[in-house]
Amino acid sequence: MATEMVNIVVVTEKLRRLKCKKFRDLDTCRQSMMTLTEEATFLPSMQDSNSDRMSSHHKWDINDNTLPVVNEYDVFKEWPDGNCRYVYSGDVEDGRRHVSGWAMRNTNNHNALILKKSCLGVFVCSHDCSLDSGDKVHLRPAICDKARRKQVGKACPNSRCSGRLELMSCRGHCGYPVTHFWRNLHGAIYFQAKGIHDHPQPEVKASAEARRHNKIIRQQEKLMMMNISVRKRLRGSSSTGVHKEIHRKKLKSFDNLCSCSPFECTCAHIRVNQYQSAYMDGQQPDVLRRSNSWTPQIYEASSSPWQRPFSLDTNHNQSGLYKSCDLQENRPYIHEEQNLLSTLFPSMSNQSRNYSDSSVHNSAFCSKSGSVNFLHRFGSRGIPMPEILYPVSSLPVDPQERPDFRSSRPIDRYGEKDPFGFLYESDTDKGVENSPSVRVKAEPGCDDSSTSLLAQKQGKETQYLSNVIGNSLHDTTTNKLCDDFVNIDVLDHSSQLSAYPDTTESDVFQSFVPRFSTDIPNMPPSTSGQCQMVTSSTPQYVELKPMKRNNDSRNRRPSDGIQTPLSYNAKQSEHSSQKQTDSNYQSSVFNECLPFGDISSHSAGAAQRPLSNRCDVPPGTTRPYGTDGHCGHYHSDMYQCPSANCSQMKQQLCNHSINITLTYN
DNA sequence: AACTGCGGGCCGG
DNA sequence: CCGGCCCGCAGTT
Repeated sequence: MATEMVNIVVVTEKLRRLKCKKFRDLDTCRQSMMTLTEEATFLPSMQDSNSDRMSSHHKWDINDNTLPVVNEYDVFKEWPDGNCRYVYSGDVEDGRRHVSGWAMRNTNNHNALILKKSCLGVFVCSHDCSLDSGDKVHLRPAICDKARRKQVGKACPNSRCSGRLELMSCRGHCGYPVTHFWRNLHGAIYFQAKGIHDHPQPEVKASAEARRHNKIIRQQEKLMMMNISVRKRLRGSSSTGVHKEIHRKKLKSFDNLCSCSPFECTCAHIRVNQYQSAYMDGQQPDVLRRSNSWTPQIYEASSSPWQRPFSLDTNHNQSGLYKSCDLQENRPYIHEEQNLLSTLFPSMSNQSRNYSDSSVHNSAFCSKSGSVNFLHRFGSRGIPMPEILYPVSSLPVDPQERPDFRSSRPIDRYGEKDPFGFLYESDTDKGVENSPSVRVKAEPGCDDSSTSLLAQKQGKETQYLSNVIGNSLHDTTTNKLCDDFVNIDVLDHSSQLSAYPDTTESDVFQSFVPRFSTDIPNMPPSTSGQCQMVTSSTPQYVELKPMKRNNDSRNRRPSDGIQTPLSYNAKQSEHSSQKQTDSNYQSSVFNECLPFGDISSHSAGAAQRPLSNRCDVPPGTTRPYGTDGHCGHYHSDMYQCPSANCSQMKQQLCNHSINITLTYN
């Protein structure tokens, strides 16, 4: 029997190898072979030896004529990855809606009984820039083809980056996009995924919607401000104008109730209501808890996201409130909010300032515009931008334990080790799903006393800031700063303020969550070999106008009619005769490898390096993110921890940007 | 406006 | 024949 099973596996692998010959991406082939091997483990007798690679205990195939009736339903997985199967209850709303964290588009499989969806990938910055928070740009592709086309080539949301959005297509299923299958049977919802996503997770859907919503809000506010200025000019300004403006903000904050439908609203007010119901049930809110440590949330480019007006939400709060605006002048205002929050979140009223409570991982703060926002600390580089409320879910991820996506793949095989040997813990074990949770450890020597000392040395603003943050994080029960995670940053950034006299509170808070380590060069190397194959810093640039349909459907990009060259070098040679003003050519030349490599390579001169010095990639490899030794990390500088008690060197990200003038045809 | 599901049609293997 | 993809349509959010 054992011999028979081995033969089956061998034959299966041979078949897969044969099938993968058509793919030049050896890594994909290797991965797909692995996938097939998994599929070959459907034999019950082989379950034990391979069950650790299966993210599902189900053994059926979605195409089977009959599917087994299950007694226990699975908890809904928003970020299914790998070859997995789940059976959801018909009552699961997300299941009924075929929700997925991945941007999945409908695909016709000519089977009305089975809904098939394929992954659209993720939008990334052509310059692979890092935001102030250290996050990478991972925008969610629009499902609608038309809307997605409009996204391509848009300016990078990072205001300091001149890059463009590029669609990083998914080729995680044997070179094809990862596919999801949904089937309703026996009153249950059967789900099957095929393939492993070979790209970062896009921002959550709610974030993309909220971004749209915020854009509208900002436009409306801009119009309103224009009206106000016109009126002022007509009536003349008065000495009490400032107070009036503050009062207007207050009223607006409370009166600005949206009329969105309950499940569609992306504005903060409604979200509070959604969280409220979840908290009142004593549960983690399930809806909209849609982010993870891999998913930085990017928003509209502006000078400072912390300074953007967004004041829909004020009727919620948490004891860790930081009010960077009018804090001392408007204490009663804060109390109003706190009282209101207590009303909305009675279950949270006893958690005052207790950030060590593992059930609450987010904090609230106030933007300068007067809005109060939750800070969902879901990850080292996953610091959300302030306009969006993130529900409580994930713990910060230890930067040392979370591999960079561009060095590996985000395989959510909870309970098993990833290629780096790090154990992913199933969130369902903790009653929290879809949130890799690894606690951030505090660095020794950075305590609150040193923080306050530094604060004294620095300006009033810094001291004020440190006090506010420190108080916010102070655990009254243990008389300690509850969250070392934040404590580190309070120290780091406040101590740096003296060196940057122009730094404002907003700037500090932009850096409120540490930028970590995925940028650290000495990241553990991949042991799987996959990353080495995917390396490539090859620019995956896109044409800015739809191209004609390629007869070779195997080489074309999915769905959007926009092609990515399988081989950069080949493409480049094609463009070698193009003028330097050709945007594609320039982008491809200047972007290549710049985000990676050592610091010196980030200088403007790096763009002038001979082509041969760039990160060459195997033909057919188009992934722009590398993991090899030369191109596998991001901009970073080392600096001495300013704490008197801390002798550690810290990683400081820096944006080495290159201004490139692009001319689009 | 965008999302979602459906289905016709084309293409290549 | 199958799978992947494009496209249009209609209903929904």
